[in-house]
Amino acid sequence: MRYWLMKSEPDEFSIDMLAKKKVEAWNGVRNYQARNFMRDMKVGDGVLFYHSSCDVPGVVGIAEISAEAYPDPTQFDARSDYYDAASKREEPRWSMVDVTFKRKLARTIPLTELKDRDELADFVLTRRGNRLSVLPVTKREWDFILGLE
DNA sequence: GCCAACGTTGGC
DNA sequence: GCCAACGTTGGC
Repeated sequence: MRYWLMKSEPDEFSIDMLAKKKVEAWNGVRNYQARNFMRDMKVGDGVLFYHSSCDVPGVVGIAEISAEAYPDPTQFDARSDYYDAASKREEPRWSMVDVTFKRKLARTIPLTELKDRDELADFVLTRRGNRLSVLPVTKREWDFILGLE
């Protein structure tokens, strides 16, 4: 079992929306590195749900992978913001996974707090200049972050 | 709203 | 294959 962190802007899709919907198809990822991480995901993998571009960016909940990578249909939809004219149906360029709600954290664990911790010095999220929306988390980091709750 | 840090695009 | 220009992400 592996662990991941997935970012979402709460104005677009928040942890409360996931709590209500239970399952969300994680479409719209258009970054190769993030896509490749999604292709590595297995059913049951843990996900830290992260709110970005908001008042208090940080980890807000836990989810798990409930469907492994399959083609993201929005890449073929000319009316979608995520349309990619260069992607072929025989060889889809973009993938998505299904994410299922587990629980909301008792409090938001803010990015500022994660940055302060020596234990997270190598954490991909807090490395300089990182903009990945999907990224790996080690078990050590997972346990440590949830220990801050 | 600003801007640093990236990734992508396209001319050459 | 290089690299300048451009677009995007996301914290502040």
